[in-house]
Amino acid sequence: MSSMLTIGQLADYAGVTIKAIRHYHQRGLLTEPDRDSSGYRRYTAEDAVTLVKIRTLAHAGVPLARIRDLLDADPETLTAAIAEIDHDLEDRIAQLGRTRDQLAQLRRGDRLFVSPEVADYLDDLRDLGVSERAIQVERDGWILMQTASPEDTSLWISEKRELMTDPEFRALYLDYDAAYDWSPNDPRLLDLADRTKNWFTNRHSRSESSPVHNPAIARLAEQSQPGASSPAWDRLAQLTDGQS
Amino acid sequence: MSSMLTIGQLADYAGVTIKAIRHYHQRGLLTEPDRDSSGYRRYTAEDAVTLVKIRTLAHAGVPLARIRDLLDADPETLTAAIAEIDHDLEDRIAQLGRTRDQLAQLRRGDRLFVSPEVADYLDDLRDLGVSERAIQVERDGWILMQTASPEDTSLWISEKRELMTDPEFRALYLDYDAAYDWSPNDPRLLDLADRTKNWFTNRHSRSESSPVHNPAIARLAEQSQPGASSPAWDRLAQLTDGQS
DNA sequence: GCTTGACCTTGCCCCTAGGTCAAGGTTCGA
DNA sequence: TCGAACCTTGACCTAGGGGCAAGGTCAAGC
Repeated sequence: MSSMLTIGQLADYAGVTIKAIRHYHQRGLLTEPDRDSSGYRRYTAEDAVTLVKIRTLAHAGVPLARIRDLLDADPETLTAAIAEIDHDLEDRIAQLGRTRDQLAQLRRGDRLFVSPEVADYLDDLRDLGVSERAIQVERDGWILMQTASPEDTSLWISEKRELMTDPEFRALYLDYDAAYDWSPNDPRLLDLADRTKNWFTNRHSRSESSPVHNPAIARLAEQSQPGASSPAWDRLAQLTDGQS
Repeated sequence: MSSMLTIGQLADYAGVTIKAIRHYHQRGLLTEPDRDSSGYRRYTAEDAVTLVKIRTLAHAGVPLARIRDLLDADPETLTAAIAEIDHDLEDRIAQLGRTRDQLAQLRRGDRLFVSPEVADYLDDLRDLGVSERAIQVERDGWILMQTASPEDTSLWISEKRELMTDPEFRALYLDYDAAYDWSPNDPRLLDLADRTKNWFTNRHSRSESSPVHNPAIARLAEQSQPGASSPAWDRLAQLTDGQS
Protein backbone atom coordinates (compact mmCIF):
# COMPACT_ATOMS: atom_id res chain seq x y z
CA MET A 1 0.00 0.00 0.00
CA SER A 2 1.82 3.10 -1.21
CA SER A 3 -0.67 5.44 0.40
CA MET A 4 1.22 5.41 3.64
CA LEU A 5 3.47 8.12 4.91
CA THR A 6 7.15 8.03 5.65
CA ILE A 7 8.31 9.73 8.77
CA GLY A 8 9.53 12.73 6.80
CA GLN A 9 6.21 13.23 5.05
CA LEU A 10 4.39 12.94 8.33
CA ALA A 11 6.75 15.41 9.94
CA ASP A 12 6.23 17.93 7.15
CA TYR A 13 2.48 17.53 7.30
CA ALA A 14 2.28 18.12 11.02
CA GLY A 15 4.98 20.77 11.11
CA VAL A 16 7.29 18.96 13.51
CA THR A 17 10.75 17.47 13.12
CA ILE A 18 11.49 13.81 12.49
CA LYS A 19 13.35 13.72 15.76
CA ALA A 20 10.30 14.96 17.59
CA ILE A 21 8.21 12.13 16.15
CA ARG A 22 10.71 9.55 17.24
CA HIS A 23 10.75 11.19 20.63
CA TYR A 24 6.98 10.88 20.83
CA HIS A 25 7.28 7.20 20.03
CA GLN A 26 9.72 6.79 22.87
CA ARG A 27 7.41 8.57 25.24
CA GLY A 28 4.45 6.51 24.19
CA LEU A 29 2.47 9.39 22.70
CA LEU A 30 2.34 7.88 19.26
CA THR A 31 2.45 4.12 18.85
CA GLU A 32 5.21 2.82 16.63
CA PRO A 33 3.68 2.06 13.22
CA ASP A 34 4.38 -1.03 11.15
CA ARG A 35 7.56 -1.03 9.10
CA ASP A 36 7.80 -1.58 5.37
CA SER A 37 10.12 -4.16 3.81
CA SER A 38 13.16 -1.99 4.32
CA GLY A 39 12.41 -1.22 7.93
CA TYR A 40 11.05 2.30 7.35
CA ARG A 41 8.16 3.40 9.51
CA ARG A 42 4.91 3.77 7.57
CA TYR A 43 2.19 6.00 8.95
CA THR A 44 -1.56 6.35 8.41
CA ALA A 45 -3.70 9.46 8.16
CA GLU A 46 -4.85 8.73 11.67
CA ASP A 47 -1.30 9.10 12.88
CA ALA A 48 -1.24 12.50 11.21
CA VAL A 49 -4.36 13.51 13.13
CA THR A 50 -2.88 12.35 16.40
CA LEU A 51 0.37 14.12 15.67
CA VAL A 52 -1.35 17.41 14.98
CA LYS A 53 -3.10 17.08 18.32
CA ILE A 54 0.20 16.41 20.01
CA ARG A 55 1.87 19.33 18.29
CA THR A 56 -0.89 21.72 19.28
CA LEU A 57 -0.84 20.68 22.91
CA ALA A 58 2.96 20.67 23.00
CA HIS A 59 3.08 24.21 21.60
CA ALA A 60 0.73 25.17 24.38
CA GLY A 61 3.39 24.04 26.82
CA VAL A 62 1.67 20.87 27.99
CA PRO A 63 4.21 18.31 29.23
CA LEU A 64 4.42 15.24 27.01
CA ALA A 65 3.41 12.93 29.84
CA ARG A 66 0.19 14.89 30.25
CA ILE A 67 -0.44 14.87 26.51
CA ARG A 68 -0.12 11.11 26.51
CA ASP A 69 -2.81 10.85 29.15
CA LEU A 70 -5.06 13.31 27.36
CA LEU A 71 -4.85 11.47 24.07
CA ASP A 72 -6.85 8.58 25.43
CA ALA A 73 -9.02 10.46 27.87
CA ASP A 74 -12.77 10.73 27.39
CA PRO A 75 -14.04 13.83 25.59
CA GLU A 76 -15.31 15.61 28.70
CA THR A 77 -12.02 15.21 30.49
CA LEU A 78 -10.28 16.47 27.38
CA THR A 79 -12.54 19.48 27.08
CA ALA A 80 -12.00 20.36 30.71
CA ALA A 81 -8.27 19.93 30.31
CA ILE A 82 -8.20 22.15 27.24
CA ALA A 83 -10.07 24.84 29.10
CA GLU A 84 -7.49 24.69 31.86
CA ILE A 85 -4.59 24.71 29.41
CA ASP A 86 -6.08 27.69 27.68
CA HIS A 87 -6.31 29.47 30.98
CA ASP A 88 -2.66 28.78 31.71
CA LEU A 89 -1.79 30.08 28.29
CA GLU A 90 -3.68 33.27 28.98
CA ASP A 91 -1.73 33.70 32.20
CA ARG A 92 1.54 33.08 30.47
CA ILE A 93 0.76 35.64 27.83
CA ALA A 94 -0.01 38.17 30.53
CA GLN A 95 3.24 37.27 32.27
CA LEU A 96 5.20 37.80 29.09
CA GLY A 97 3.56 41.18 28.77
CA ARG A 98 4.79 42.04 32.24
CA THR A 99 8.25 40.86 31.31
CA ARG A 100 8.15 43.21 28.36
CA ASP A 101 7.37 46.08 30.73
CA GLN A 102 10.30 45.13 32.90
CA LEU A 103 12.52 44.96 29.84
CA ALA A 104 11.48 48.51 28.98
CA GLN A 105 12.42 49.61 32.52
CA LEU A 106 15.73 47.85 32.21
CA ARG A 107 16.44 50.00 29.20
CA ARG A 108 15.62 53.26 30.94
CA GLY A 109 17.35 53.13 34.30
CA ASP A 110 17.30 51.58 37.74
CA ARG A 111 13.57 51.66 38.41
CA LEU A 112 13.58 47.91 38.06
CA PHE A 113 15.99 47.19 40.87
CA VAL A 114 14.20 48.75 43.79
CA SER A 115 10.61 49.01 44.93
CA PRO A 116 8.55 51.75 43.27
CA GLU A 117 8.58 53.98 46.32
CA VAL A 118 12.34 53.82 46.58
CA ALA A 119 12.57 54.49 42.87
CA ASP A 120 10.34 57.57 43.30
CA TYR A 121 12.56 58.77 46.09
CA LEU A 122 15.68 58.34 43.99
CA ASP A 123 14.03 60.26 41.18
CA ASP A 124 13.34 63.10 43.59
CA LEU A 125 17.00 63.16 44.59
CA ARG A 126 17.93 63.31 40.95
CA ASP A 127 15.61 66.31 40.49
CA LEU A 128 17.25 67.99 43.45
CA GLY A 129 20.57 67.80 41.66
CA VAL A 130 22.18 65.01 43.66
CA SER A 131 25.10 63.36 41.90
CA GLU A 132 24.69 59.98 40.27
CA ARG A 133 27.38 58.64 42.55
CA ALA A 134 25.41 59.56 45.63
CA ILE A 135 22.22 58.20 44.14
CA GLN A 136 23.89 54.89 43.53
CA VAL A 137 25.06 54.80 47.10
CA GLU A 138 21.53 55.59 48.27
CA ARG A 139 20.08 52.95 46.02
CA ASP A 140 22.42 50.29 47.35
CA GLY A 141 21.62 51.31 50.89
CA TRP A 142 17.92 50.90 50.26
CA ILE A 143 18.43 47.53 48.67
CA LEU A 144 20.21 46.33 51.77
CA MET A 145 17.45 47.80 53.90
CA GLN A 146 14.79 46.07 51.90
CA THR A 147 16.43 42.71 52.30
CA ALA A 148 16.83 43.23 56.03
CA SER A 149 13.27 44.31 56.79
CA PRO A 150 11.09 44.90 53.75
CA GLU A 151 8.07 45.86 55.83
CA ASP A 152 9.85 48.79 57.41
CA THR A 153 11.22 50.30 54.23
CA SER A 154 8.05 52.19 53.49
CA LEU A 155 8.17 53.90 56.90
CA TRP A 156 11.83 54.77 56.58
CA ILE A 157 11.31 56.20 53.13
CA SER A 158 8.55 58.49 54.31
CA GLU A 159 10.72 59.68 57.20
CA LYS A 160 13.59 60.44 54.88
CA ARG A 161 11.21 62.20 52.56
CA GLU A 162 9.92 64.40 55.37
CA LEU A 163 13.49 65.18 56.32
CA MET A 164 14.07 66.37 52.78
CA THR A 165 11.33 68.96 53.16
CA ASP A 166 13.67 70.80 55.56
CA PRO A 167 15.58 73.28 53.35
CA GLU A 168 18.54 73.28 55.67
CA PHE A 169 18.84 69.49 55.54
CA ARG A 170 18.53 69.55 51.77
CA ALA A 171 21.33 72.08 51.57
CA LEU A 172 23.52 69.99 53.87
CA TYR A 173 22.82 66.90 51.80
CA LEU A 174 23.81 68.60 48.59
CA ASP A 175 26.89 70.16 50.14
CA TYR A 176 28.04 66.83 51.51
CA ASP A 177 27.53 65.40 48.06
CA ALA A 178 29.58 68.16 46.49
CA ALA A 179 32.25 67.93 49.24
CA TYR A 180 33.07 64.39 48.20
CA ASP A 181 35.57 65.64 45.68
CA TRP A 182 37.03 68.47 47.72
CA SER A 183 40.55 68.49 49.07
CA PRO A 184 40.68 67.49 52.75
CA ASN A 185 42.25 70.89 53.37
CA ASP A 186 39.46 72.82 51.78
CA PRO A 187 38.43 75.57 54.21
CA ARG A 188 34.77 75.09 53.34
CA LEU A 189 34.85 71.81 55.23
CA LEU A 190 35.02 73.65 58.53
CA ASP A 191 31.90 75.61 57.79
CA LEU A 192 30.09 72.48 56.59
CA ALA A 193 31.04 70.62 59.77
CA ASP A 194 29.72 73.50 61.87
CA ARG A 195 26.42 73.62 60.04
CA THR A 196 26.09 69.88 60.42
CA LYS A 197 26.56 70.03 64.19
CA ASN A 198 24.15 72.92 64.46
CA TRP A 199 21.55 71.10 62.45
CA PHE A 200 21.77 68.07 64.70
CA THR A 201 21.49 70.19 67.81
CA ASN A 202 18.42 72.01 66.53
CA ARG A 203 16.88 68.86 65.25
CA HIS A 204 17.30 67.21 68.63
CA SER A 205 15.58 70.06 70.36
CA ARG A 206 12.70 70.16 67.90
CA SER A 207 11.75 66.49 67.98
CA GLU A 208 12.79 63.22 69.51
CA SER A 209 15.49 61.54 67.52
CA SER A 210 14.36 58.62 65.42
CA PRO A 211 16.65 55.97 64.03
CA VAL A 212 16.56 57.42 60.59
CA HIS A 213 18.35 60.51 61.76
CA ASN A 214 21.28 58.48 62.83
CA PRO A 215 24.14 59.17 60.45
CA ALA A 216 25.55 55.76 61.27
CA ILE A 217 22.96 54.29 58.93
CA ALA A 218 24.15 56.41 56.07
CA ARG A 219 27.75 55.63 56.79
CA LEU A 220 26.99 51.95 56.95
CA ALA A 221 25.44 51.98 53.55
CA GLU A 222 28.22 54.07 52.16
CA GLN A 223 30.93 51.84 53.49
CA SER A 224 29.41 48.74 52.04
CA GLN A 225 30.54 50.11 48.70
CA PRO A 226 34.21 50.43 47.81
CA GLY A 227 35.15 53.98 46.93
CA ALA A 228 32.22 55.28 48.88
CA SER A 229 34.30 57.55 51.01
CA SER A 230 36.85 60.20 50.13
CA PRO A 231 39.59 62.19 51.88
CA ALA A 232 37.26 65.15 52.32
CA TRP A 233 34.54 63.00 53.88
CA ASP A 234 37.01 61.34 56.21
CA ARG A 235 38.05 64.82 57.35
CA LEU A 236 34.41 65.80 57.81
CA ALA A 237 33.84 62.71 59.92
CA GLN A 238 36.75 63.74 62.13
CA LEU A 239 35.48 67.30 62.43
CA THR A 240 31.98 66.30 63.45
CA ASP A 241 32.73 63.23 65.58
CA GLY A 242 35.56 64.81 67.48
CA GLN A 243 33.40 67.43 69.15
CA SER A 244 29.90 65.99 69.33
CA MET B 1 30.26 44.04 57.88
CA SER B 2 26.81 42.69 58.63
CA SER B 3 25.24 44.67 55.82
CA MET B 4 25.92 41.93 53.36
CA LEU B 5 23.45 39.45 52.07
CA THR B 6 23.39 35.72 52.38
CA ILE B 7 22.45 33.74 49.33
CA GLY B 8 18.94 33.18 50.69
CA GLN B 9 18.31 36.86 51.26
CA LEU B 10 19.60 37.69 47.83
CA ALA B 11 17.40 35.01 46.29
CA ASP B 12 14.33 36.36 48.07
CA TYR B 13 15.09 39.90 47.02
CA ALA B 14 15.50 39.06 43.36
CA GLY B 15 12.73 36.49 43.31
CA VAL B 16 14.85 33.55 42.18
CA THR B 17 15.86 30.33 43.87
CA ILE B 18 19.14 29.72 45.66
CA LYS B 19 19.83 26.98 43.18
CA ALA B 20 19.45 29.42 40.30
CA ILE B 21 22.00 31.79 41.84
CA ARG B 22 24.54 29.01 42.19
CA HIS B 23 23.78 28.03 38.62
CA TYR B 24 24.49 31.59 37.50
CA HIS B 25 27.81 31.47 39.34
CA GLN B 26 28.68 28.29 37.49
CA ARG B 27 27.79 29.86 34.17
CA GLY B 28 29.82 32.95 34.92
CA LEU B 29 26.85 35.32 34.98
CA LEU B 30 27.43 36.41 38.53
CA THR B 31 30.94 36.41 39.96
CA GLU B 32 31.37 34.37 43.11
CA PRO B 33 31.37 36.80 46.04
CA ASP B 34 33.75 36.66 48.98
CA ARG B 35 32.94 34.20 51.73
CA ASP B 36 32.52 35.01 55.39
CA SER B 37 34.44 33.20 58.13
CA SER B 38 32.19 30.17 57.89
CA GLY B 39 32.39 29.86 54.13
CA TYR B 40 29.00 31.41 53.38
CA ARG B 41 28.73 33.57 50.28
CA ARG B 42 28.19 37.23 51.15
CA TYR B 43 26.62 39.48 48.54
CA THR B 44 26.52 43.24 47.96
CA ALA B 45 23.67 45.43 46.77
CA GLU B 46 25.38 45.52 43.42
CA ASP B 47 24.98 41.77 43.14
CA ALA B 48 21.28 42.25 43.77
CA VAL B 49 21.10 44.71 40.90
CA THR B 50 22.92 42.36 38.57
CA LEU B 51 20.73 39.48 39.63
CA VAL B 52 17.55 41.39 38.91
CA LYS B 53 18.90 42.11 35.45
CA ILE B 54 19.67 38.45 34.94
CA ARG B 55 16.25 37.41 36.17
CA THR B 56 14.50 39.83 33.85
CA LEU B 57 16.42 38.72 30.80
CA ALA B 58 16.08 35.06 31.72
CA HIS B 59 12.31 35.45 32.06
CA ALA B 60 12.34 36.94 28.60
CA GLY B 61 13.80 33.68 27.38
CA VAL B 62 17.32 34.90 26.72
CA PRO B 63 19.85 32.03 26.95
CA LEU B 64 22.20 32.36 29.92
CA ALA B 65 25.26 32.50 27.68
CA ARG B 66 23.81 35.51 25.90
CA ILE B 67 22.90 37.17 29.19
CA ARG B 68 26.48 36.77 30.32
CA ASP B 69 27.69 38.59 27.24
CA LEU B 70 25.09 41.32 27.60
CA LEU B 71 25.99 42.01 31.21
CA ASP B 72 29.32 43.46 30.25
CA ALA B 73 28.39 44.91 26.90
CA ASP B 74 28.42 48.63 26.27
CA PRO B 75 25.12 50.45 26.73
CA GLU B 76 24.34 50.84 23.04
CA THR B 77 24.82 47.16 22.36
CA LEU B 78 22.62 46.42 25.35
CA THR B 79 19.90 48.74 24.19
CA ALA B 80 19.94 47.22 20.73
CA ALA B 81 19.86 43.73 22.21
CA ILE B 82 16.93 44.61 24.45
CA ALA B 83 15.03 45.96 21.48
CA GLU B 84 15.61 42.71 19.66
CA ILE B 85 14.64 40.61 22.67
CA ASP B 86 11.49 42.65 23.04
CA HIS B 87 10.67 41.98 19.42
CA ASP B 88 11.10 38.27 19.92
CA LEU B 89 8.87 38.45 22.93
CA GLU B 90 6.21 40.19 20.91
CA ASP B 91 6.41 37.44 18.32
CA ARG B 92 6.17 34.76 20.93
CA ILE B 93 3.12 36.37 22.46
CA ALA B 94 1.47 36.46 19.04
CA GLN B 95 2.41 32.82 18.52
CA LEU B 96 0.85 31.85 21.82
CA GLY B 97 -2.30 33.65 20.75
CA ARG B 98 -2.36 31.54 17.61
CA THR B 99 -1.85 28.44 19.70
CA ARG B 100 -4.89 29.44 21.73
CA ASP B 101 -6.92 29.62 18.53
CA GLN B 102 -5.77 26.17 17.56
CA LEU B 103 -6.64 24.90 21.00
CA ALA B 104 -10.15 26.22 20.52
CA GLN B 105 -10.38 24.37 17.21
CA LEU B 106 -9.12 21.23 18.85
CA ARG B 107 -12.04 21.46 21.22
CA ARG B 108 -14.64 21.85 18.48
CA GLY B 109 -13.80 19.21 15.89
CA ASP B 110 -11.37 18.25 13.18
CA ARG B 111 -10.91 21.61 11.49
CA LEU B 112 -7.41 21.61 12.90
CA PHE B 113 -6.22 18.49 11.13
CA VAL B 114 -6.74 19.46 7.52
CA SER B 115 -6.33 22.61 5.48
CA PRO B 116 -9.18 25.11 5.72
CA GLU B 117 -10.50 24.31 2.26
CA VAL B 118 -10.68 20.61 3.02
CA ALA B 119 -12.33 21.43 6.33
CA ASP B 120 -14.93 23.53 4.49
CA TYR B 121 -15.57 20.67 2.12
CA LEU B 122 -16.02 18.22 4.98
CA ASP B 123 -18.44 20.61 6.63
CA ASP B 124 -20.46 20.69 3.41
CA LEU B 125 -20.61 16.91 3.39
CA ARG B 126 -21.82 16.98 6.94
CA ASP B 127 -24.57 19.42 5.95
CA LEU B 128 -25.55 17.10 3.15
CA GLY B 129 -26.21 14.36 5.68
CA VAL B 130 -23.13 12.25 5.03
CA SER B 131 -22.33 9.86 7.87
CA GLU B 132 -19.47 10.60 10.27
CA ARG B 133 -17.86 7.34 9.19
CA ALA B 134 -17.72 8.46 5.59
CA ILE B 135 -16.51 11.89 6.56
CA GLN B 136 -13.66 10.37 8.48
CA VAL B 137 -12.72 8.26 5.50
CA GLU B 138 -12.82 11.36 3.30
CA ARG B 139 -10.72 13.31 5.77
CA ASP B 140 -8.08 10.63 5.89
CA GLY B 141 -8.02 10.46 2.13
CA TRP B 142 -7.44 14.17 1.89
CA ILE B 143 -4.70 14.03 4.45
CA LEU B 144 -2.89 11.44 2.36
CA MET B 145 -3.45 13.54 -0.72
CA GLN B 146 -2.06 16.62 0.95
CA THR B 147 1.10 14.85 1.98
CA ALA B 148 1.57 13.45 -1.52
CA SER B 149 1.11 16.69 -3.43
CA PRO B 150 -0.06 19.63 -1.34
CA GLU B 151 -0.09 22.01 -4.32
CA ASP B 152 -2.67 19.93 -6.14
CA THR B 153 -5.11 19.51 -3.30
CA SER B 154 -6.78 22.81 -3.96
CA LEU B 155 -7.51 21.81 -7.55
CA TRP B 156 -8.82 18.40 -6.60
CA ILE B 157 -11.07 19.86 -3.98
CA SER B 158 -12.64 22.28 -6.39
CA GLU B 159 -13.22 19.46 -8.86
CA LYS B 160 -14.88 17.33 -6.21
CA ARG B 161 -16.94 20.31 -5.18
CA GLU B 162 -18.13 20.85 -8.70
CA LEU B 163 -19.00 17.19 -8.91
CA MET B 164 -21.13 17.61 -5.85
CA THR B 165 -23.23 20.22 -7.59
CA ASP B 166 -24.59 17.38 -9.77
CA PRO B 167 -27.75 16.20 -7.96
CA GLU B 168 -27.42 12.71 -9.36
CA PHE B 169 -23.86 12.39 -8.07
CA ARG B 170 -24.91 13.70 -4.65
CA ALA B 171 -27.68 11.10 -4.53
CA LEU B 172 -25.25 8.33 -5.50
CA TYR B 173 -22.77 9.48 -2.88
CA LEU B 174 -25.39 9.45 -0.16
CA ASP B 175 -26.76 6.10 -1.24
CA TYR B 176 -23.31 4.55 -1.29
CA ASP B 177 -22.84 5.92 2.19
CA ALA B 178 -26.12 4.41 3.34
CA ALA B 179 -25.43 1.11 1.56
CA TYR B 180 -22.41 0.53 3.73
CA ASP B 181 -24.56 -1.18 6.34
CA TRP B 182 -26.85 -3.04 4.02
CA SER B 183 -26.87 -6.80 3.61
CA PRO B 184 -24.93 -7.95 0.53
CA ASN B 185 -28.18 -9.53 -0.62
CA ASP B 186 -30.16 -6.35 -0.41
CA PRO B 187 -32.06 -5.95 -3.70
CA ARG B 188 -31.44 -2.20 -3.68
CA LEU B 189 -27.80 -2.86 -4.46
CA LEU B 190 -28.68 -3.86 -8.02
CA ASP B 191 -30.43 -0.59 -8.66
CA LEU B 192 -27.58 1.37 -7.12
CA ALA B 193 -25.05 -0.44 -9.28
CA ASP B 194 -27.09 0.35 -12.37
CA ARG B 195 -27.37 4.01 -11.53
CA THR B 196 -23.65 4.14 -10.89
CA LYS B 197 -22.82 2.67 -14.28
CA ASN B 198 -25.25 5.02 -15.97
CA TRP B 199 -23.79 7.99 -14.26
CA PHE B 200 -20.27 7.12 -15.35
CA THR B 201 -21.46 6.61 -18.92
CA ASN B 202 -23.21 9.96 -19.03
CA ARG B 203 -20.36 11.69 -17.34
CA HIS B 204 -17.90 10.35 -19.84
CA SER B 205 -19.98 11.60 -22.68
CA ARG B 206 -20.39 15.01 -21.18
CA SER B 207 -16.77 15.82 -20.45
CA GLU B 208 -13.33 14.35 -20.67
CA SER B 209 -12.49 12.18 -17.69
CA SER B 210 -10.19 13.75 -15.16
CA PRO B 211 -8.30 11.81 -12.55
CA VAL B 212 -10.60 12.89 -9.79
CA HIS B 213 -13.44 10.93 -11.36
CA ASN B 214 -11.53 7.74 -11.07
CA PRO B 215 -13.13 5.67 -8.32
CA ALA B 216 -9.81 3.95 -7.73
CA ILE B 217 -8.75 7.03 -5.79
CA ALA B 218 -11.66 6.76 -3.46
CA ARG B 219 -11.15 3.05 -3.00
CA LEU B 220 -7.48 3.60 -2.27
CA ALA B 221 -8.24 6.05 0.43
CA GLU B 222 -10.92 3.84 1.86
CA GLN B 223 -8.74 0.79 1.97
CA SER B 224 -5.98 2.56 3.80
CA GLN B 225 -8.31 2.44 6.76
CA PRO B 226 -9.30 -0.82 8.40
CA GLY B 227 -13.02 -1.38 8.46
CA ALA B 228 -13.42 0.93 5.49
CA SER B 229 -15.23 -1.60 3.43
CA SER B 230 -18.27 -3.76 4.10
CA PRO B 231 -19.97 -6.82 2.59
CA ALA B 232 -22.44 -4.62 0.73
CA TRP B 233 -19.67 -2.48 -0.75
CA ASP B 234 -17.71 -5.51 -1.79
CA ARG B 235 -20.82 -6.72 -3.59
CA LEU B 236 -21.26 -3.32 -5.23
CA ALA B 237 -17.69 -3.41 -6.46
CA GLN B 238 -18.37 -6.78 -8.04
CA LEU B 239 -21.54 -5.54 -9.68
CA THR B 240 -19.95 -2.44 -11.18
CA ASP B 241 -16.50 -3.85 -12.06
CA GLY B 242 -17.83 -7.00 -13.61
CA GLN B 243 -19.55 -5.19 -16.41
CA SER B 244 -17.69 -2.00 -17.02
C1' DG C 1 24.63 24.52 78.04
C1' DC C 2 21.73 22.07 74.92
C1' DT C 3 18.51 21.40 71.58
C1' DT C 4 15.88 22.62 67.56
C1' DG C 5 14.97 24.55 63.27
C1' DA C 6 16.43 27.30 59.71
C1' DC C 7 20.26 28.30 57.06
C1' DC C 8 24.44 27.35 54.42
C1' DT C 9 28.07 24.12 51.86
C1' DT C 10 29.50 20.77 47.90
C1' DG C 11 28.49 17.06 44.92
C1' DC C 12 25.82 14.09 42.42
C1' DC C 13 22.29 12.52 39.45
C1' DC C 14 17.63 13.63 37.26
C1' DC C 15 14.38 16.05 34.30
C1' DT C 16 12.17 18.00 29.62
C1' DA C 17 12.01 18.30 24.78
C1' DG C 18 14.30 17.49 21.82
C1' DG C 19 19.20 18.80 18.52
C1' DT C 20 23.37 16.96 16.59
C1' DC C 21 26.52 13.95 14.85
C1' DA C 22 28.02 9.25 13.12
C1' DA C 23 27.80 5.36 10.39
C1' DG C 24 25.43 3.13 7.83
C1' DG C 25 21.14 1.16 4.43
C1' DT C 26 17.34 2.63 0.82
C1' DT C 27 14.82 4.83 -2.74
C1' DC C 28 14.03 8.07 -6.31
C1' DG C 29 14.74 10.90 -10.31
C1' DA C 30 17.55 12.12 -14.40
C1' DT D 1 23.55 4.01 -12.84
C1' DC D 2 24.75 7.42 -9.83
C1' DG D 3 24.17 11.01 -6.62
C1' DA D 4 20.88 13.29 -3.74
C1' DA D 5 17.65 12.76 -0.53
C1' DC D 6 15.66 9.60 2.50
C1' DC D 7 15.57 6.33 6.26
C1' DT D 8 17.73 3.47 10.43
C1' DT D 9 19.86 3.15 15.34
C1' DG D 10 22.78 4.83 18.86
C1' DA D 11 25.26 7.83 21.62
C1' DC D 12 26.04 12.17 23.33
C1' DC D 13 24.70 17.28 24.21
C1' DT D 14 21.92 21.28 25.53
C1' DA D 15 19.36 24.78 29.04
C1' DG D 16 17.84 25.77 33.38
C1' DG D 17 17.54 24.24 36.94
C1' DG D 18 15.17 20.41 40.93
C1' DG D 19 16.08 17.12 44.48
C1' DC D 20 18.71 14.64 47.61
C1' DA D 21 22.65 13.39 50.42
C1' DA D 22 25.68 14.44 53.93
C1' DG D 23 27.12 17.42 56.30
C1' DG D 24 28.62 22.53 58.82
C1' DT D 25 26.59 26.93 61.14
C1' DC D 26 23.74 30.22 63.48
C1' DA D 27 20.19 32.16 66.51
C1' DA D 28 16.44 31.35 69.82
C1' DG D 29 14.39 29.34 73.61
C1' DC D 30 14.57 26.66 77.84
